[in-house]
Amino acid sequence: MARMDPVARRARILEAGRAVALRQGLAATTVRDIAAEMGSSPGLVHHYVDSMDGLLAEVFELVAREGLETTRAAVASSGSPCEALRAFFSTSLRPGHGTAFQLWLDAWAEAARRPELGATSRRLNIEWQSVLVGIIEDGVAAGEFRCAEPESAAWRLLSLLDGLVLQMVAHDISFSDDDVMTWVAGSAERELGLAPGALTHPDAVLRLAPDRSSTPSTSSTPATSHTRSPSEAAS
Amino acid sequence: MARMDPVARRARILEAGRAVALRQGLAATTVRDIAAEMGSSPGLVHHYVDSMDGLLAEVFELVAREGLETTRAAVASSGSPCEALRAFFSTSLRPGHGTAFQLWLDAWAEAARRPELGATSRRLNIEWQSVLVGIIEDGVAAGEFRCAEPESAAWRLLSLLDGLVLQMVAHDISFSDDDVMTWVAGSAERELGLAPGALTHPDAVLRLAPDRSSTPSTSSTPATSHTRSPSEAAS
DNA sequence: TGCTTCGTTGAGCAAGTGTCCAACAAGCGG
DNA sequence: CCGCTTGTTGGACACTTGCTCAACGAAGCA
Repeated sequence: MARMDPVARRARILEAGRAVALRQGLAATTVRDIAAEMGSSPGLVHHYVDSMDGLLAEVFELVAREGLETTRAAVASSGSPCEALRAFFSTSLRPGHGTAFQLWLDAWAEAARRPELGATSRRLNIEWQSVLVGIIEDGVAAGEFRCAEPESAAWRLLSLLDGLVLQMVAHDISFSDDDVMTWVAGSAERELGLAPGALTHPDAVLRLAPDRSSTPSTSSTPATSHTRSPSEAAS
Repeated sequence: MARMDPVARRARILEAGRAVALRQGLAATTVRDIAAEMGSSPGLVHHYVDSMDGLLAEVFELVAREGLETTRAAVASSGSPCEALRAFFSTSLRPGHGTAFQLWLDAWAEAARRPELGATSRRLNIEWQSVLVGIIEDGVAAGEFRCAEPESAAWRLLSLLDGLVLQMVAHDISFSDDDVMTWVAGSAERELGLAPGALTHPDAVLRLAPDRSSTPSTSSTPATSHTRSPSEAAS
């Protein structure tokens, strides 16, 4: 292979690792696979990387951070806390997330056996939760959400989301991305004192509603419903 | 090693596999480890087992079914749907569940690469959800729960539980078994139209409350609360 | 042109993996 | 006592893994 600038070569290795990991899973990624992916030799990979554990941790971080930044960007460009919440959930469920989610499954399982991967997984997981905490706190400050404990509420919503996606990816359970979106949004409405449908109502366009910030919806008087409305999603 | 009856030997192999898998995880379990665990040779294992995939699937089923039957028994001996729900959640969170939960993590991750293990994981997962569906339907029939879609409600509750336990086991996140119990019970109350505290109120002893069936609590008029009460759990 | 630097090679090592199988021996009917 | 069935052995095979390292050769400079 052609001689390369060290930093470019290192990036190339991670990129190749990304491709291999997305194709066959993090736990089944080998040094030789990565070398073959970029048409090079195993020795070269180890010239830039100390251990397989560290390499897998870096590859995982590359993929996971990509998703995290996508979500962060969508959240940041949202006009309201409700819109930010929707953006958080919908970017977490975008098509193609399934193959990336396999990396999370591998990271969770391997965390007990690969220290660096475990530490990276833990760190990114907390970053992800922090984004959600930020949205909730913004919403509470704006008077749109009611939540006594944003930290634990974020863990509950994130865990529900992870658990549902897990069912779709690991087993191929009979519900869809849309179902998951509806259910998580519904849980968020109850968790944050929103009116049912505030996050799922069809009149709110999923992503872009530039004139929405001027009409802070109905959040001021959420004292209407008591039990969960069955919602209109057919499972 | 001493000669053994084939069915006893087979059981012994699975028992040894169980011990190894609980110690070092399903994905790190090898034929030689299992043979060494029972003081025997690798060849013997393969004399009773077709492939490693099948062996891991059987070991996983052994452990998972053990937990499932514990939960089933606790649910069956409950006097009311509410008590059954509490039993379902508390048996899913009993001490030592953490090491068994690692097997679930491994099964979910390996499901994509080991067909038999994947099929077993899927099957047991659905059995677990069925138990929950049964509880909900019983509660609805008894007029204690209100739930339009028991199937999807069970998936939501189970996913929340899995997601939260996952955070505790894979990462060592800062909430406890008690927090998870409180949160999942609270979610179940909202999901099933119960009054806040119906599942977590301290006057209900966690497991055994034999005189509770005569007083069907307050579930007949659940039209009181609208937003989530902050609950008393300090995260 | 020669020399140094350094990214790159790929064979090779030691330690694994699942799997197979010829040999062994314990129990048992004769 | 023998011979047969059959559970058991453990070495061996083919393969994969992470990792090393002496050798190579392209680029840059004098």
